[in-house]
Amino acid sequence: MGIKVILPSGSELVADPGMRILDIIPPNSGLVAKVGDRLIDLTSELKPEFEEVHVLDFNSPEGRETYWHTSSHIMAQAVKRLFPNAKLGIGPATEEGFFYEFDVEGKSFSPEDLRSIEEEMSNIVKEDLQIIREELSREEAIDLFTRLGEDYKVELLREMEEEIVSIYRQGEFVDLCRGPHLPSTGWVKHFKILYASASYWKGDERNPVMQRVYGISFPDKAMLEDYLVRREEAKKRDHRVVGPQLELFSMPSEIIGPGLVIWHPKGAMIRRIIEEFLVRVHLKRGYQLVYSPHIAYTDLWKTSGHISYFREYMYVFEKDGIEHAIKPMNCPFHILVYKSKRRSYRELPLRLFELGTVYRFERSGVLHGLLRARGFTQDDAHIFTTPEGLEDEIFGVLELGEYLLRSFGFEDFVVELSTWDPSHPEEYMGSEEDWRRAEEALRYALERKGYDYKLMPGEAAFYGPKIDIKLVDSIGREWQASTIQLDFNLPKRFDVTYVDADGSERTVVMVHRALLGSIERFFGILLEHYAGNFPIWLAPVQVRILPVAERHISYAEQVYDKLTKAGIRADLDVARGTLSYRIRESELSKIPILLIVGDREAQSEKVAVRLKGQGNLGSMPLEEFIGKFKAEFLPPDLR
RNA sequence: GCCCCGGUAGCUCAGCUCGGUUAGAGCGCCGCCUUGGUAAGGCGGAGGUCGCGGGUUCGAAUCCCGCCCGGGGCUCCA
Repeated sequence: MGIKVILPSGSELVADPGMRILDIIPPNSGLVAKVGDRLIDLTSELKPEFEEVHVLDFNSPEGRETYWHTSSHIMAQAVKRLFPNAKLGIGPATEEGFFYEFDVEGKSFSPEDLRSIEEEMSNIVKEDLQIIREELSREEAIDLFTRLGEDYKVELLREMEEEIVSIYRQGEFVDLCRGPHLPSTGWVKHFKILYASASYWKGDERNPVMQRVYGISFPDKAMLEDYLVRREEAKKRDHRVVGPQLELFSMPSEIIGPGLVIWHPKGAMIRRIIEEFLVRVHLKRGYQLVYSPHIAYTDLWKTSGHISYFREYMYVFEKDGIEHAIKPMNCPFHILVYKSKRRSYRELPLRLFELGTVYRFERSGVLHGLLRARGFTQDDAHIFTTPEGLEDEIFGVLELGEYLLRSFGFEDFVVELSTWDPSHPEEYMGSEEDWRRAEEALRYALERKGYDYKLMPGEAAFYGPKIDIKLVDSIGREWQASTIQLDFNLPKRFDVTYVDADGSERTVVMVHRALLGSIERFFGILLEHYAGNFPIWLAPVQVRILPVAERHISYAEQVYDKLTKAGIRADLDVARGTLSYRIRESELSKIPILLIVGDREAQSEKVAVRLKGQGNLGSMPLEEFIGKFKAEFLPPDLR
């Protein structure tokens, strides 16, 4: 009775038990095999109980993981050869690549160290060492790793519950590892060590510091080069570099403090356009605009309960003997708007929107340009609804969120639904019934919207379940954008109620939602997404007029006036230096449209149009030009 | 916050290992010449508390200590 072996190509083989998978599949046709949910080495033998074996290659997540995992072992082996005293920590595959961490007794790896590690890895690959799996009892393994002086491995073993564990050997190197792995070290073809950094054993800052070395590997040289190019591309787009270069913003942290942003005129213009767009769209969707102060008595956040676990993130100070705090969030104020009078069910849902600037004293190590700042502005809204209205509200929020993100040019999203962990109800606010109904409402809304979503059990906040939406940018990176959170906590703490149709007083259901998240952060993402080439409706200068020579300035001024009257953001070049030079300068400042005017244009009331990235479109009458781009000059909701 | 690395002109960087004239370069900026037709015309000039404070030394950008700020991680998160 043969066992079916399915190759990545889809073709099938039939083989007898006892044979090694590696020996029956064509060379280079896969990296690892899967039986049911279990991954096994290609060097494993087919067992009679196997029904189907799927062979997976680098195109599958499991194939890549195996490839990278073996790469990390090769790196660890290289490090052990060069630094015999290094103690092994853990060395997994990551989403993109792999790392291995080592305790090297306070040493850190220099760039030269990394180069020699990379060279030694090449040697190990050339040696093409067989990678052999062995199983042994936990006690034997503890014995083995104690003898090897691998204290961290021993610690891991002591924490494990399994009585039988596996180790993998390649040459002189041995590692505690579940596997699976590639058949031999020669299978790893093209790799690169990327960087080294410090981390803590098990990520806990009370534990010893480990040196983590990160790397990447691919079966194909072109893939490695591609990856490195993409990495370079991401680096080139770094908003912390591009932003100041384009005079959008700066963060002079040594003068004003870390994590704070100064918006320069061009950045402020873009931000204003984004904010005005947001306000218009929210008003159209039944939100009402509110404002709230930046400071309030700290007691407000005692009532909300934030202070107890948020205090270290808050800026707190004393005036007149009373403790004040700068707001880290807007919700209490919106609740106070709600509570300013008794509310009837007829008024619900009530949707309050604010571009609320908040300050959070984030730990210095997490700050990262606009993407993680200490002062930032949320496109924040709180929706107060009846339980019955919840699903429709969530659906509406999802629709609005998608509309907004698409308007900014994002097409792909990753949706996550975070629910509670029903085995620990005591860790959550609200009854089991509350949670069940709420999670159901979120799920129905997601399904009605037609979203595929990832269920994240146990990822909910203590006060309610949530939906997170991540956007995917133009170079394939995911960014957390929208978050939609239910809150069972605040309505109780602030006693937020409404009078229902039957005259009874009921607790309101409250939804926090931020769709772009933080304007600063979103701006940073947009900047990297477009690499500074904002679409015309967002560009701070939409059109620059370039007179060929000084004698064309007066005609250029006429053009400028007409554009400005048409509501187009234009600027006028002063005609100093060569035209080529000025075109280059304008291109580098990412102005989407250049209008070049010389003798030919001035005589015929035309403009020569040059589009960023597309070059010269030739001359056309000014009116024709304005008509042609009419829609693109405007925000999506005004077209 | 913790670990490692770093901070020299507006920007990118050299000089620092091994202390020793007026600390350099390119880009940008300013001026003059050039009056230009689709990504860099020529010449000249200005511009620096070498992150801040202290120490060692006859002498510190350079060596030592503290602090501030940044980068990469850990953790966290909009």
